[in-house]
Amino acid sequence: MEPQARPRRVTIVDVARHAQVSTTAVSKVLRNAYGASPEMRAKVRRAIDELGYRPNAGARGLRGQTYTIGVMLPDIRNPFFPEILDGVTGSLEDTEYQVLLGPGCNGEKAEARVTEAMIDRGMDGLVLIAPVSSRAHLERVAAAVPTVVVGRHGSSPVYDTVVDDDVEGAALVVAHLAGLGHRRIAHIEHHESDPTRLAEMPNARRSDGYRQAMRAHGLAEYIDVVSTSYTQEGGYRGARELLARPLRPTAVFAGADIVAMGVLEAVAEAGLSVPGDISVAGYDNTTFAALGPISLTSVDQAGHEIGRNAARLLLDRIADRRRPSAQVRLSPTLAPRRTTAPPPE
Amino acid sequence: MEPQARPRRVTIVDVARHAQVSTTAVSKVLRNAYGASPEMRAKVRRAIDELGYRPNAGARGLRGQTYTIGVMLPDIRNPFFPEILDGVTGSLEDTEYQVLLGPGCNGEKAEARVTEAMIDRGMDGLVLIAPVSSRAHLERVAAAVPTVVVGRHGSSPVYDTVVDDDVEGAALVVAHLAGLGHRRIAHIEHHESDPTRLAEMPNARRSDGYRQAMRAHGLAEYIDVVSTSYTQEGGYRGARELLARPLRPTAVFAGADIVAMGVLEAVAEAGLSVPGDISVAGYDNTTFAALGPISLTSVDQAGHEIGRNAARLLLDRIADRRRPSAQVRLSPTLAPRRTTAPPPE
DNA sequence: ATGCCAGTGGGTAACGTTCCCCAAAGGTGT
DNA sequence: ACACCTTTGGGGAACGTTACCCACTGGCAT
Repeated sequence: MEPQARPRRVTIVDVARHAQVSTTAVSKVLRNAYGASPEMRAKVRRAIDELGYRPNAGARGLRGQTYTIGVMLPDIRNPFFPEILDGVTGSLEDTEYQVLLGPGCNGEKAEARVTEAMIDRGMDGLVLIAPVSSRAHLERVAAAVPTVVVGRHGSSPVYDTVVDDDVEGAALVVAHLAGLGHRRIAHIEHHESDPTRLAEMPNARRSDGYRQAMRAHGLAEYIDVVSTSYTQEGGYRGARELLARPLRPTAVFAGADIVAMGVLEAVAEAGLSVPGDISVAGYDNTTFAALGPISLTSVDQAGHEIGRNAARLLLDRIADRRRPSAQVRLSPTLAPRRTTAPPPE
Repeated sequence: MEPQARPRRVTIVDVARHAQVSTTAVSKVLRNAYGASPEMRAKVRRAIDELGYRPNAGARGLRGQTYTIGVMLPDIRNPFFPEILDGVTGSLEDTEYQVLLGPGCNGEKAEARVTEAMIDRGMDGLVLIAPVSSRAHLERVAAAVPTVVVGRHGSSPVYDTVVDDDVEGAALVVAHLAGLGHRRIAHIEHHESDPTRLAEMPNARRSDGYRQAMRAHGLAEYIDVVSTSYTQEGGYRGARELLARPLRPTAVFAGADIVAMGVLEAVAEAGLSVPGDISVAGYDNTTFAALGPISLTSVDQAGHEIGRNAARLLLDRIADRRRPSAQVRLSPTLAPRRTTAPPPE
């Protein structure tokens, strides 16, 4: 096999000629469109198989659809997103649609680049997972192509949303820890200043949910929030600060699993044991939370279900662009593991 | 903002009219093609900005390129692949090319679906990361579109390859453990029966490398390989088997980090300590290997560098499809952490 | 003057598909 | 006999872009 100019690809015209019908007829068969007899369909399908024909998506897109769904996720490294993705692809694998992902993009600029690239490529629908872009940008995207926004609170008439109830998730953690007997339950949040994000981003909701739940459990006076970032390092810094308190917390609710990793590190460094001296809980139930040596108590968001819903909403909207927008809210569950236990004494 | 039919998108014709030039001229400017004066370029670019024009990739693909590079990776969950991906996107971000990923696909069938979808969408080049498909399939893909195969040994005249030297990586681990004083160093490999894969897949090479290195260190008699799979559960099963040996190993070289997780779990369950009773090393230096509570000794493959090379080779080949194929081999390094130490006594 | 060339700009036919029509054939009800 | 449907098939014009060509202009050497 030599690296040389390949033969021309089989086109719809070749199929038509081979089956002795018109290209229009082939097109109808391809799209399961009205106006082709069963015999015609059989004949065309045979020709397609014999020639190994595959339609050119770009050319299709010029007139109709590209049968491509774009998924944008902020960070492939975050082990929570693959769950959602599986839900999306799983729902789509028996359809003609193909899912393509944008490369991980952090920041508004990268998001804009990816969303624009997807629109330029004529994608039929977009799933945006936990986007940080401004509402205006999201609405601009949604105006150009059917869009479902996942993991972001707040609704818009032009796009559908699927979110997990972060307030409830935070409440689950607080209830679990309070139930074990903890009172001094601290929280490490992701610092947020932008007002839109403060209202719409999951991290802000978790923080709110923590406060609400603490009050509901009569623990208002023990509310203690450290504001860093959803990174391992943020967890480490946050934990150091908490451990330096005159009366240190007996439990730490980290806003994300990766934050909990940093907390575990800081706690070990301080010579304290988990959960003997201090309990730690995360959020997202990422793959590594379940790893034996870690075994982190976490909140499970049912990513698969989120993805399934996103796919369903997207197909609905592709079918009818002017139906009113929908919001789906799912409930998280708690995955208790070995990092939480009753407080010392 | 109402959910209604959007306005027609700005096309090259609109730009041409607005700039009072021909569409050909606009096209030349877009492609930086020969035959447009500086003034023409300036005028056209102004019109493009004023109208917010963006070229339609599908239409471009019909005649020329789509400026899209497809990356296929077997599993988004494996935290090693994002490194490679970053290398690819990093090299491409100052070009006009946009990277799109296939959804994680395990198995030949899923790989075939994704590669075909990418070809159907007129992608200009493909990066296939650790594909499991038959050589014949890879060559068929490469015949249709410029292709770089990453993380698979064995070369082909029709595609370029970038691999990390897995034999060397295994040798690094054995040397490290032997240097610490270990003799009974066992290995957990991924079971492989297909002859092509036995020759080309990295896991088989690691296994080979382990044996070679053991012999080179005069430890031939201690060679001990358990054949399971590159999963956490495979590591668990493999470790259970090793721990049941009359003379159990003092060190376990797991063929992948995720395998090492299973090993750690089994070791903890057996009431043994790491690295006190037994040392454990992984492979890939995935993100969680570095997590504080785990701190796993592992082999780092310089994924970023792999990705950069793949992108470079791909652009080269897009520029000249008939140049001879190239093979790039990179060397891994060891990342020693807290799971390895001298053996007991 | 003439021929030639480089530089500049545009006209036009693809590329592969779908969508909007229209035509022919056959059936049904008067 | 007629008008009127329904079913089946195809012709041809888009869709947005680029590749291939040709035409014009000036400058320069003959």
